[in-house]
Amino acid sequence: MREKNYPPMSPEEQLRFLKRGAVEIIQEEELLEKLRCSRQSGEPLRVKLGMDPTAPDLHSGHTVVLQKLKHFQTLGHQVIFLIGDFTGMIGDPSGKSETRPPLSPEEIQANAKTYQDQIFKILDSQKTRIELNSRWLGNLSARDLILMSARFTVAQMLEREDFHTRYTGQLPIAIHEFLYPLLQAYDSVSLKADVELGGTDQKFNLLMGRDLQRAFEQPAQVIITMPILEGIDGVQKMSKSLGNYIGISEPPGEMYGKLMSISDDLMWRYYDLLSDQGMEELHLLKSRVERQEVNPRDIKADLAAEIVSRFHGAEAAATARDNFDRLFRYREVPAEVPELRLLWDGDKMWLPRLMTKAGLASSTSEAIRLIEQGGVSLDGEKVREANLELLPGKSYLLRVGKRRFLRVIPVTS
RNA sequence: GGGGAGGUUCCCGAGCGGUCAAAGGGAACAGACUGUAAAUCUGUCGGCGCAGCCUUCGGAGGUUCGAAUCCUCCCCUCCCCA
Repeated sequence: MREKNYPPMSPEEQLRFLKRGAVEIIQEEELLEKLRCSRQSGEPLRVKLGMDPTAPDLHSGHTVVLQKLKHFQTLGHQVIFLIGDFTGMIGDPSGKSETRPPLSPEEIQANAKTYQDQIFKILDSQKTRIELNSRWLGNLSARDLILMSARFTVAQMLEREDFHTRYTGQLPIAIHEFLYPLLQAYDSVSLKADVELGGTDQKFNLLMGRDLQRAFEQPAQVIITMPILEGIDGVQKMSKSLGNYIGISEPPGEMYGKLMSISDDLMWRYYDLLSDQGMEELHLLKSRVERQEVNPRDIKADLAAEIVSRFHGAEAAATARDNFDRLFRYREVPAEVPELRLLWDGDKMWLPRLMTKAGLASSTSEAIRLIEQGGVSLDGEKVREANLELLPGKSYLLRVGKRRFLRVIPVTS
């Protein structure tokens, strides 16, 4: 179910398959030519995707381009996932309005490790080649670096939008930031990449790879850019720092809920970029929603289920869906409520204190606020009075807001 | 090296001796509405058993009945000139 079986495709069919969702392919004819050569020689294409381990968690935004990599893998090509452990120490300035803070080698290592765990939820670990660019960049001498730098000019660097913006806006550009695209390009040289994937914000760096490969008398890689996914707010790009992301390793319930919270408009965008649904099916779905033949909520639920099952399996997705429906459609208590055994020695306990002890509020002030706003219920009944004293001896079902449930079981020492 | 601007509550950003736990916006949280946790509207948004009190405005001191606001020193960021 998770693994679709694609019949061997002709180069033309492969191209059509690979074009789905891509913003730009430079150059399309080159790609077709490479696919043909590959078919003829039986030699798979080397397809590179690089990511800097600058954050411990990957999110759905990253999966857009990972899915594309997966497509190549499905077609039998050699997929190389490059972890930029060396470049990560520089920090990619792409799309940034300021210099990134450098990460320590320890952080880089830890992040690189979690990346490997996460990408194999999408890619086939048996068929994926993992590379760390410190392997070749770490041995690069100052001489090598200077010779490489000599192939490009400051004016070329300033063509890039973010550099240009900063330069004209009198914002600082550190010298090392100019070196980043160069090193990324050198990765392509080292790997003799046939294709490199990246987000649209990577276009400049990807193009540098082509230039540098030519300088090293290699055939230039084809580059494929993928759209940058909007976060669940539907406005800004998905990123951890903006808090509008869906993490790959998030628990199924969270993932499902976040997907259900997106707007109907955004849903189609997500379908486009994250789902495996074919284009034809999507068009059909869209028109059915427009004609009000189906409830968009159900379409969204299908999307959520598809994504959740990709990372957690079909069963977890079904449970998540069930819980969501109970909670938000029928306003019921979820099937499984987390339990907390709480040491409760004295006799009476003030409700706000219980809430903070149970982790349902960060302070008694907050607990009181929640109660006064009508956001707390105890054993199914809304609490109206913050000055409520509870006795141990029985367990309590606490609900805070719409979705936080906890059964508190008093324990004596 | 010289000159200038600035560091405020999660973020942006006002305040520039008392009426400041600090405007406004964003985020977040709660409530209403609903087809879903969208949109919209309302409320909350430092802590404390809370009509009161305590701790916050880069750090340390000081002036004052009283300081985020004035003074001194220090730390940090940015800009301009060289």
